[in-house]
Amino acid sequence: MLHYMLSVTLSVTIPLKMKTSKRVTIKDVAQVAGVSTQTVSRVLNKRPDVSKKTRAHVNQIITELGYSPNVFARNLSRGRSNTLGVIGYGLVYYGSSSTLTGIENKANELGFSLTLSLIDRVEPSRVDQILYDLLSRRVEGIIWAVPGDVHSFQWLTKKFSSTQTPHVYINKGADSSDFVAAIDNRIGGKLATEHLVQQGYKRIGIITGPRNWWEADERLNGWREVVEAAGYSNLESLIVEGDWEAPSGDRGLHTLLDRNPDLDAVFVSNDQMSLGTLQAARHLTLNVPEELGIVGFDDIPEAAYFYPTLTTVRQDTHKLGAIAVEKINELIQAQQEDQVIEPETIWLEPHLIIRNSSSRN
Amino acid sequence: MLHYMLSVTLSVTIPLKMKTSKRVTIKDVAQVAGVSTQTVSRVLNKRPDVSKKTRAHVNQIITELGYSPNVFARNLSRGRSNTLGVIGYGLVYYGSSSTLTGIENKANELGFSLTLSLIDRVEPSRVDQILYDLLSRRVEGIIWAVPGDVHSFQWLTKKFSSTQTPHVYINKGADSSDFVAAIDNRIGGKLATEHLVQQGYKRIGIITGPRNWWEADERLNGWREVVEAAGYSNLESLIVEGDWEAPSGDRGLHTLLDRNPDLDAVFVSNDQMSLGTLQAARHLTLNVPEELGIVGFDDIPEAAYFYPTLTTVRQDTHKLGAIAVEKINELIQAQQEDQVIEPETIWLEPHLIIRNSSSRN
DNA sequence: TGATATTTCGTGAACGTGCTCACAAACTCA
DNA sequence: TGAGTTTGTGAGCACGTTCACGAAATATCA
Repeated sequence: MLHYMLSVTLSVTIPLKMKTSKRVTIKDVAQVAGVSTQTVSRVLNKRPDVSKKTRAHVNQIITELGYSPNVFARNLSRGRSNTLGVIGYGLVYYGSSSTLTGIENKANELGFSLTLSLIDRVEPSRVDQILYDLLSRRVEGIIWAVPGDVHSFQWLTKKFSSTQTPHVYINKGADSSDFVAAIDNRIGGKLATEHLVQQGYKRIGIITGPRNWWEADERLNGWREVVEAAGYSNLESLIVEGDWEAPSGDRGLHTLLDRNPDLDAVFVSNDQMSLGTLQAARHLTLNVPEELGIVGFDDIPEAAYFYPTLTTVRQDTHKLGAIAVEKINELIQAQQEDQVIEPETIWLEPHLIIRNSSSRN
Repeated sequence: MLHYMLSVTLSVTIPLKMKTSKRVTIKDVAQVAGVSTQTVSRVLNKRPDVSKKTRAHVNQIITELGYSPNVFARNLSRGRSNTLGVIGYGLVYYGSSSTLTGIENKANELGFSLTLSLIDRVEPSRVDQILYDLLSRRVEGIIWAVPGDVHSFQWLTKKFSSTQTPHVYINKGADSSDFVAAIDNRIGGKLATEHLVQQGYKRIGIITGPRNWWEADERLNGWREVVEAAGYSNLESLIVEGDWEAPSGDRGLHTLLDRNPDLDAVFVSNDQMSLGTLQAARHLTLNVPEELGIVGFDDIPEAAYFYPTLTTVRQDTHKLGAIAVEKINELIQAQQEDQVIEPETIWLEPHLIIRNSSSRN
């Protein structure tokens, strides 16, 4: 079939030039089907003014020739790309990849394609390059899903606003001038810490994520609110910075105990680090939860199988991604109709999953 | 600056039509810079025949106007897309997402963009749709990174071969007619099981992944080789099928013990399930590793923090992705030069990471 | 200094592929 | 037969690239 098509193309266009013989174009289809390109176009775009018979015939020729319309030509003439740009942070963390999945699913549902760029840190030149690339691809919207440095956002905002492309941030602080979809990490930290207080733990430390991450900072704020209300003194001695990885949860517990011999609970800012903390507790022969209460954050699927099973804060990162895409879609629609939408921050509330690592009774 | 540009465009082209005023084209840049589009094009493509002075000037105008060339137009005229299509399986498993990261990194390094499509199962109509989409995007190569059903490959091969697009499979069985990059899962299973034998375990069971996954099947084959050589009888009673998730590792151990009261070790086909198996052992008050040896597969970062720490088989999935991209790149190059490369399967050998869950001494 | 060589830049046109528009022609069917 | 439906024609557009050619500017060297 393909062979047939090739010969047709050749005889009509450039009999001697082999190079261009490859691709099947709409003209080839039209010719073989014995109709005009206009009609083929109508069929491709599922427009009503084509009789069933010709439609079927054209469709058959299309599959026979293995034709697929060139998106470049299409986008060029249509003036839109149907593509969303996503700038994301690795796939190593459960939260990140789950958010990406949410984005992908929703984008797919709404008929958008995705261009994904991954970065491991917010470096201006790299971001510039990515942005340039995305704009070259005429993405209709951009989702910034890179967690991290709070301070970089200001700079970033400037970058973005020079673009007329709609954009949504995921998990950055509320901002009256931007669209943000975020998990309320402060509430999450509060839930975790309050739970520990309710369970009767008296001196609750925290192992944070990297302090320049917004998420980490907010979880810390949530913890701080609760322990301050509980009248804790010398708060700083109860705070240890981790790096999201298990080893830092291990080290973190040691540091905390050195500084606070009376420590009897820790809010660990993610589940991976909690795993490290659990191991440290075992090495120190500290019983969890009797002698040490632990609450994590994320609720990765494995958390229910830690030993002991881990009380943790569940966040719906999948939904977070979906919401960001929905918002982008709204923005694109609005832009086409020359409407203006007020910036807003959409908050998702996490909730507590209680398991064994924190229940004294 | 942008404002300035807009007025220029408007006055030159269509003073009344507001819609098209948006985009900056190469012509706008040329006009503002006072040079020809040809020169701008030369600057954009970093060609040598432009003086430093004009080059700098043009570049400045470009940034001032916030111009970025339309990739659609560019690809259309260049006849290539510089894009690779990746069909992948979710991001939930450590192996999958790590492979994807490897693909992204290498693609980026070689100057390719990525179009990523995720599927959760191999369903013909969905695959058709994705393939159609990828071909429409004129991807220059396709990487099939969906683990799973061995039987679907035959059908898939036919699909792919009707395309002239180079393609590489990740982790399917060797096949004399296709390009494959794969981890030698059989060797991995062998390593794990041999280790258990060496440690003196006498009756070693296996919890497999879904049996229709190639990886799962191969790991099973590796196990089988070893236990057959060791003269085991009634092999089937030692095999339990899991689903990669922790709960199935839990259930699996119970089933195995019911059928084999003398069971003293298990090769669990991934680390998540191992976690479940560890929990089951605790519930049964079976000491690991003294009474029950356990070896996992994957070496996820958390494995070193399980209790006890998990002996497991490490596979370099990141490298796997990189290799697939390199191969695709070769194929694309070859195709352009009308060369033919012989199909081959590239094997990566996993290796054993020994920790506490398996060492009796 | 003048002449030759080299570098730099412009012109105009055609191309790649599909879309849209305006209009006309050919059908259907009641 | 008139109204409606289906299809074709041709042109222009979206935007950057490439080609062939020539002109202008600059550099090099005797």
